[in-house]
Amino acid sequence: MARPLSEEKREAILTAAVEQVAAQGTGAPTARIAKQAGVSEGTLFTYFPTKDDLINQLFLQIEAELAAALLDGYPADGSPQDRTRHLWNGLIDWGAANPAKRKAIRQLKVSDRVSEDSRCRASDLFREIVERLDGNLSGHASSEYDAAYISAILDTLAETTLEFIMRQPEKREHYKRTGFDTFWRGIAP
Amino acid sequence: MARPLSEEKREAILTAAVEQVAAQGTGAPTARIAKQAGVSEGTLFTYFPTKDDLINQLFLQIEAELAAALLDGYPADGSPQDRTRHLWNGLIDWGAANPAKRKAIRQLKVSDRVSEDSRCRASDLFREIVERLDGNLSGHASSEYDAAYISAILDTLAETTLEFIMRQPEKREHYKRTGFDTFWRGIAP
Amino acid sequence: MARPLSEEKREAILTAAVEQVAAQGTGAPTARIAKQAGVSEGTLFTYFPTKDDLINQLFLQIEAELAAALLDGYPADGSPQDRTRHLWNGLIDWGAANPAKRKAIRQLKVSDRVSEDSRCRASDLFREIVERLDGNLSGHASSEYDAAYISAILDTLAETTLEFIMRQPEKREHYKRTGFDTFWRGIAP
Amino acid sequence: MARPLSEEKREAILTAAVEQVAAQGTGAPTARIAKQAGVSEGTLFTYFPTKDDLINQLFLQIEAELAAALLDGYPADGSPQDRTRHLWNGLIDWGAANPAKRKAIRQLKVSDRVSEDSRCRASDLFREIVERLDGNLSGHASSEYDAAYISAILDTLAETTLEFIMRQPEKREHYKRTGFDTFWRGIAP
DNA sequence: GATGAATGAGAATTCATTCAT
DNA sequence: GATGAATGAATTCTCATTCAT
Repeated sequence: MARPLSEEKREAILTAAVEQVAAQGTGAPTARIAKQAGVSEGTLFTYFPTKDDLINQLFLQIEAELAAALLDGYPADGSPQDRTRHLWNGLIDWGAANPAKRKAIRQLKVSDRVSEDSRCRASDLFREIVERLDGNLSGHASSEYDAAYISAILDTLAETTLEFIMRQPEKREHYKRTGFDTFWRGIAP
Repeated sequence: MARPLSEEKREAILTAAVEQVAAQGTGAPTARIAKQAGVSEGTLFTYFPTKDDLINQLFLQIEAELAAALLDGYPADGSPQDRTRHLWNGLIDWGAANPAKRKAIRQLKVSDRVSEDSRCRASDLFREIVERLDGNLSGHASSEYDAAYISAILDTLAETTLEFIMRQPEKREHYKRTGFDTFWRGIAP
Repeated sequence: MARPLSEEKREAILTAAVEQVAAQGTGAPTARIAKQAGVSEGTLFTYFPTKDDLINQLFLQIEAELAAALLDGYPADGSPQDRTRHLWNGLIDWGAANPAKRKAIRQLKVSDRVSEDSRCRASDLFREIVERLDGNLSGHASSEYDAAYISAILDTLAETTLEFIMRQPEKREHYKRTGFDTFWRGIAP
Repeated sequence: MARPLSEEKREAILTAAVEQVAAQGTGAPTARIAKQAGVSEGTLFTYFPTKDDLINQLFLQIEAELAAALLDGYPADGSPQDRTRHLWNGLIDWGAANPAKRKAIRQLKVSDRVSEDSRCRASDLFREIVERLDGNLSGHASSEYDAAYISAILDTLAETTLEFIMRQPEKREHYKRTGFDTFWRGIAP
């Protein structure tokens, strides 16, 4: 019986890919990713048949991790603002804790190596979150907004806020609070 | 005294680069850019000594064009909101009119081929705009905000809004208005 | 554990490089060298990371081979003249037997792709020979000579003599003898 | 009536070629030679239709200059040794005074861009010198030598001697004398 | 399954030469 | 004649992928 694929190696490769893609974009050579993962160039291709597969799985894995982080500890019975702030805090805290993944995702989002299919799957991963967000805001937000737009605004404000936090970590709480307030006020009628 | 360098060809190369970089990122081959520009591979290198030069000049040219577009027709004696809305409209209208340039800029902003120096120069190009924006908002925005953060928010909201406009062009005015309102309400105390 | 680097291939590449460099100088294309060696262009670069590495290793390998040839069978207990003549014969015989290597070395010695470091290493390879030569001649040569100059003379006379031998192989023994006599008489007081 | 070719420009190109070929070998780009000569890239090709022409004319011009230098002030009525020493001194003094030309010639002699025809013409330029040298030595040199071999030895010893002089200019007279003595004693019966 | 050497299709540049000005 | 932009073939080197070990 053949040796089974090792989940450990798969993770090592994806972890290495995060850093290489964060640093160099999707042009990062597979050889370098393999080296940093501590596996041989050939082994990488037994876990990911092509570089595009690696790139797409990397994208999906990071998106899934972020989605899970946002839902983790979600205060189902908090106030709408509390629940919304929980998502906001999730975006900020996960982003601040995972700068390489954030940078990698930025690269992946503009890369033509990430397929349309992968983008749809990533969207699906956030479907539940978008729905909860929409529910939270039904009594607060202006009726001008659709769910997709409002969640895109939350996301992009968090991304921008994170950039300022990374540059001035001592102002983390300031930007975190101000960013959320901007959102909360912004969407009100 | 020989053929002079042709501004026309330079522009053709940059125009081709916009499209190729928009589609494939900064990994787009110089050969393909040259071909699309209708010049030989060698000619590309008489106008831009290295690919990095081409990439950086492309970045700066697009940024300069956008900055100019924002200031064009700026209503110096309008109300603060009018003046701010002018900048917002500039971002939306230029972005909607120049989708390839917008996509290229997104690629360029995450590419390590764009030097720190180029990023500083680009920042300089927007210095005046950031200052005007800051001035406009002194009576309206919460004192929590610094000029850089507030202009980053304007920019990122415009970017997100443009994505929705591109996907649903019939809702252009709706998103354009809603996006600005989000900003204007969001930054108020 | 994968294919090991093949010494055979390395040698094939160096052998091909000898001939191409002999014929065209260090400007010989790596593609041509690879082709003659019967390996792909890519393979050449797994054995020699850059063309300069190939050139420098080629230089050192030929020099090492020549140095070894000169010491091979060295008559440690022969007379000074016998020992000196052994070195002379080594230069002539190795050169006559390896015309491509001789030509390649001539190219390499004037090429700026051979680093100062490689030249020093090559010098080291001949240090022992120069010392032996100097010892042999202490009772014979004029005190005007330093060891470096005297060995340079031996070398250059051998090189010149080889040219005549290659053009008129039937006079090999004549030139070989005459060349050595020129040296032996020339350095005497 | 068309402007005539300017001898001045031709010389400037050849002078620039000397230095570039000395420094980089015959691979030196024509563009760089033209630039150093203060003419345009195109102009170089109105004076020398191809790079090979330039290379070959460069070779012949330097060889002609050296041959002329050797005959200059030749003491037709001196003793054989004096006349021979005059040639020797010519080689040494011209070489010491023209290091770039010497280096260029070394490159040219091993380049396959110098045609067989050019090599023959160069040989012709030295025919008279070889004959004079041969005549000078008829009463001194061993009958083992042919004229070509003996002049090759004189030349190669001078070349080697020059290398030592260039590295230790303060020992110029020492090496100049010792080198000639080596030759003179060496060829005696 | 793991390894890393082998491969060859590109990639960015360079350069001799041509030719419009 | 002088200029230098235009050209495209050639050059060195990279890299995703395959496959012998």
